[in-house]
Amino acid sequence: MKENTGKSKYVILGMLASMPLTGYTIKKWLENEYSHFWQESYGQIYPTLKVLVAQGLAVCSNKGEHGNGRGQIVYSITEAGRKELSEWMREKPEIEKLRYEILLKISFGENTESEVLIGHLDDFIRRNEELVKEMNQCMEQLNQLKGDGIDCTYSRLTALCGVHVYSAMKDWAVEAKKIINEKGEL
Amino acid sequence: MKENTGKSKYVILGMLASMPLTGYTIKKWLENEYSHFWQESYGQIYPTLKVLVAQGLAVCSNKGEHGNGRGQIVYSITEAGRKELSEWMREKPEIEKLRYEILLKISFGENTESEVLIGHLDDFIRRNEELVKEMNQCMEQLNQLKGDGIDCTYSRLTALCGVHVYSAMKDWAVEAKKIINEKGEL
DNA sequence: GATTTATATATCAAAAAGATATATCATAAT
DNA sequence: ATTATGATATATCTTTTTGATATATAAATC
Repeated sequence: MKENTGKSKYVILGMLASMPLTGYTIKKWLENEYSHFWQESYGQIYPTLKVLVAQGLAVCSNKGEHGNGRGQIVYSITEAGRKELSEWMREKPEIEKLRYEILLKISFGENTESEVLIGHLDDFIRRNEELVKEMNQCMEQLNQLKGDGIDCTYSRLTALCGVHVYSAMKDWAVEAKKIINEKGEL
Repeated sequence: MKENTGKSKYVILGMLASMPLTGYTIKKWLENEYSHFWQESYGQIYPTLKVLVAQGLAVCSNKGEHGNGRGQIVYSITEAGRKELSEWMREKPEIEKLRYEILLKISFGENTESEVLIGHLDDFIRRNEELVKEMNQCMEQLNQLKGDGIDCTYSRLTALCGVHVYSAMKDWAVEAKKIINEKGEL
């Protein structure tokens, strides 16, 4: 069984901390709620769940007929798991490494026509505008829940981050278009 | 020899398009100028350079005594390489997948004390302020070059993106701190 | 009853990251 | 002069991560 020094372990522990989950629901939940700032694949989730159990950080309510198919295996966090999670929470987050293909293409701009770059920027603007809208809707929904007495401060904070970042990306792209057009006019 | 369907191929072609380079200088250049939005490791650069030569997209001025050590191998792009690069430039950039460990820790906020989160946010604010400063300095230097008649529009655009994004991240973190403190006061 | 969709576990190949081994050359310190 | 250090340079190996796919079942739709 591999060592798994990556972050998958803690992501899963963090999710299990709020409720028991199957590998499948972990994946779905990640896709819906975390995908803007984190992603995990089945190839990491299932092996990591086994490691978690082997290390005593989680237990599985193994509903008999496993193997393939629908032998639903529900995982729950243990006290040891909560302790491990809490220790990781204190560790300084690693510096993020981002990969923006659009910036790569912008920096290689000399190798194409400016119309191509403008086209990419237009797509990018549209996408980021949509994301800002999406994040704002998400904020509203969470604010309603807050009105009902349900605390979801931390989810609101991550959505708020989305609003900030996607707006900034959009603003940049609008400015970038202007600058490329000015360059072309010379 | 592996297929290498990833982006490394085009990143290297894009760099070779401006001047001939060794694997080492490609890595250094990436670290200095591209690291904010792209990164490649030696484990990708050296094999990819060989693939590029095998596919006729680059040629190497193989200075004899290779193997280990300092048998400097300089790679240059070919016409076929420029064509391949130009075709890739037209392709729609893939949607970026980001991994922000700080957002993960914020969303798992219930599993630690608010002081821990505030500490992470303070570090994050400091780092992003520095990055904004760095990006602005970079912009200034490039604007001077522009005054000297050297066009570096595309480098300025990527630096400008940094200014926008890092400012947005900093602003978010400041706001997030406030919200977490308010929550704590209840 | 048949077909499709969602649920669910599992694994494999490929891509990417990270670390490290090896060797050389330049330069700074002793 | 010699030695140590650091930058240059290629190369590779392991681990991580991704992406795709195989398998199977339950539920829903037609």
